[in-house]
Amino acid sequence: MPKSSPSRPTAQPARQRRKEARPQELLAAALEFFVEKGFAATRAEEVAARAGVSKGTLYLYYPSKEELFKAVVRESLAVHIAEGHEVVAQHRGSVADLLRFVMTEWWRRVGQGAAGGICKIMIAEARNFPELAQFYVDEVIAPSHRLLGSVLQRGMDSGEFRPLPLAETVQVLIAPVLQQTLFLSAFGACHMPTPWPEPMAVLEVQMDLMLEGLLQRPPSG
Amino acid sequence: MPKSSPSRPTAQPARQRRKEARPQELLAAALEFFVEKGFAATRAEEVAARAGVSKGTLYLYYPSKEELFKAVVRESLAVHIAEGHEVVAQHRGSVADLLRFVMTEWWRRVGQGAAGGICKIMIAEARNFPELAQFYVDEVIAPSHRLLGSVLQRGMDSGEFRPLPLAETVQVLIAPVLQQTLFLSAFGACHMPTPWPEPMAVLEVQMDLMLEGLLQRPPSG
Amino acid sequence: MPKSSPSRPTAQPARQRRKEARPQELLAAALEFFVEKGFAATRAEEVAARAGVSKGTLYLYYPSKEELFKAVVRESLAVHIAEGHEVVAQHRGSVADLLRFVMTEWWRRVGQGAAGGICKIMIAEARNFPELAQFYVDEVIAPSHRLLGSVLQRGMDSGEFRPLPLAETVQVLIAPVLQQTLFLSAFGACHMPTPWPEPMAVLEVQMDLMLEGLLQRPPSG
Amino acid sequence: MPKSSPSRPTAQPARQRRKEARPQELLAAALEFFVEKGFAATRAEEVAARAGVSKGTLYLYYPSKEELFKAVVRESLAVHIAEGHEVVAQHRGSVADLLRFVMTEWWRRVGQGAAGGICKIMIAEARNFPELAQFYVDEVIAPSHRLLGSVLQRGMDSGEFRPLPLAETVQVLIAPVLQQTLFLSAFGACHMPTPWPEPMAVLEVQMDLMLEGLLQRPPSG
DNA sequence: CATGAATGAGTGTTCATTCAT
DNA sequence: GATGAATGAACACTCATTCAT
Repeated sequence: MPKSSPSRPTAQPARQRRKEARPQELLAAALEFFVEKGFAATRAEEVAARAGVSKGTLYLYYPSKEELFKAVVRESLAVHIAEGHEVVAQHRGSVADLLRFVMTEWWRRVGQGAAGGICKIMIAEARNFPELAQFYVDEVIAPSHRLLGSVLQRGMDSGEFRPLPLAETVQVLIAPVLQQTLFLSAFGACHMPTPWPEPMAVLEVQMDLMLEGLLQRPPSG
Repeated sequence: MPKSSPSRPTAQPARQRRKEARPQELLAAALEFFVEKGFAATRAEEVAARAGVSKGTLYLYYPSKEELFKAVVRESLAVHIAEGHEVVAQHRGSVADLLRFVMTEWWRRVGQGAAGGICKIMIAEARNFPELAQFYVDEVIAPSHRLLGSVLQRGMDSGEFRPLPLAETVQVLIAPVLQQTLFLSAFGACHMPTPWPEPMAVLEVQMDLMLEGLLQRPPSG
Repeated sequence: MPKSSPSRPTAQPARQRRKEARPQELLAAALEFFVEKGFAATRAEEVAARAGVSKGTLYLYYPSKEELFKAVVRESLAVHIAEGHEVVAQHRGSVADLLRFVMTEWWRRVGQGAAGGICKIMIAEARNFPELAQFYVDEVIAPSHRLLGSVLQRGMDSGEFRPLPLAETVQVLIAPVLQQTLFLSAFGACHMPTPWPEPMAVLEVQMDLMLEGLLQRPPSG
Repeated sequence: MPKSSPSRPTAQPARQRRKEARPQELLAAALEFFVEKGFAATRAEEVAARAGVSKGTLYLYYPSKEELFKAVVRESLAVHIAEGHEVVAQHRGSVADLLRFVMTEWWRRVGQGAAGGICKIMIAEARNFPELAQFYVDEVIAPSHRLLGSVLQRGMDSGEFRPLPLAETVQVLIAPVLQQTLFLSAFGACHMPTPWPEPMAVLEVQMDLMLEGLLQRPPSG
């Protein structure tokens, strides 16, 4: 084989390496396009092209565009939620701090990046792909709610938080950070009369509001 | 000819009556389909069919699918926001009550109905239809933010609310009710391990939380 | 009828006058559009609109777009050819002058105006509307050839022109003026590296060329 | 499976062979339809069908109907004009002979065949497709005029032709052969009271006429 | 394994023509 | 007569998926 195999820093032949890396490359390419253009508007060919393979090869790894999307959902969100559970289990100290940490961490890892766009996609396509929607509910939404619910519960148990209905409060807590994710992904490029506020500033106001409330409080002395 | 002759010499000329009702019928049909299937996936022909007319007739009233969508947005959302400004202007009494009223009213009129689905659509399709996105920002998002911003400002001016950054707080306030709208429209039909909380209950918790805060407060006596 | 009838300079009521003028107005409007956009691309509605009537009214006078076109062809070209025959019959003097006159007159009346565009249309649509094509051959092409043929014949009979095959020479004579008509109508708006020559200048060159070749030359000894 | 299996293990891989031949087949089919029905009235699907492929395949090779048309123009006309320039450059001998040759050759290769129909199409559709019209002016009309202009200039420079305005004379020269092309393509199938003259006879008369007019006459004393 | 040529169903939009009023 | 609301067939172009090589 005189044809010099391109860049082979390990013992493994390059072609072999590529073959094993294919699913990851395809997933990464798919994530980008799905977030940018949505599920229906993403063309199989451009995903393949960005991953450096041909259209046919994509179908060798994922039998349909829908299955490809499911794989992306699995890869981009479940991991972070699982890690969240570990963090919560190991935390010592104020629950308010834990809540702050969990939420800013979610924003850092998911919300502000490409993975955040997946949330947008799912909301959009849920009704057209009910099976996908159920999968997303089971693998992403329910675990997230369990995670935040456990934090809240701990705060109420310790007396740090006042008693509140769990499920409803979780919704209220999740909403702002999710909204930032959604709006950034959807309208980030649009001109606003009043400029969009910084997502991190919104998060801080939210934590402030949530913890302290909106009302002016009489000096408690 | 036993087939009931379509000519109907009654008081109301049928053709005329239809002509005046057409825009409303088309808008109603379009709203249903847009919410159910999204903008891109909705076919002009099925909208026309549900309104009981042919494809060509739809284009007699709206020059393109985009214009049809804009008309739906105006009819379903912009109207309510305009009314909201009037309500706010005329309100006398506690700003906390006004805030409560504005938000529950929005949920009653928009969030829980089909119109709420429009928000979902826009988030989903914004990046694929930038002109539509800008229209939505100008006609819905910006006015909504102005509306809530004016309420907040009034509360802070009167000393009823503590001082907070306006734009960011508006985001935090809007998020939960919007999230209920989005999730209902997207995942309403999905099974959840823990049942979805009632949206109205979530709204109440939100108002409670927002106004009072999460933290247990030392008895101020 | 107290409604003041608009501008009634004669005894005839205005509505009556309009009714009688309708065909002419429709024909004039149709000519403009057919020349500008061709037969297929001309919309029945815009013809009606320019004539100041509704779409339905057009079909009251002409049962189809094709019949409308035939009427336009009749009105715009046949008249001038018939007049040409009269002019030729009454002419006294040199045949070269007659030829010059016939051709410049055709350019003045037909070639440079809207009617000239009809020639373009016919050439374009002939194969799609064979019946129209035959009509045009019978009513326009054949009479034109007879007209020029008679002029040539007279010139050859009188010894002013040298003998040449009639039909072929007629083709050669007609071609340049027709080409000017066609090109003006088709490419008049296009940019040319070398500017289009003035049609009248081309006609003069043609007559110069043709006559220098056509004239019997006296033995110059 | 008695149905002869489509796999054909012969020497030439069928798929490959087709792929290379496709553009030519599509161009040939397109030329036929464009000439027969015009640009606007030709349907992409029927072109594909005549070339033995599906609609989608056509768009694999040409991104739009306009581009397909441009390709046909290039293939059918531009090539011959380019060759004409070479012929002119290499010619030795009388310019009258060269003129004769150029014009009869154009008739042989273009005018009498399907390619001639393209001229008809362009005249017809120019105003509805301005970009196409400009392309045609740049690629066909202007080069043709340059070609004939250079021949004329050479004749005038050498004293073989008498001095005449270049651009105008070119128009006069082109017109008859172009008219034959146009009429053949448009009315070829129509019955004429006096039969259409033979195009080649017309060409000969034209050359006779033109040259008797063009040639500098030796003082006949 | 990998390719990419080929497919054909699918959709927004236009417009000649009809007909109830 | 005149209107204009309604129709529905028509067409360019796209893209997920297949399969011969």
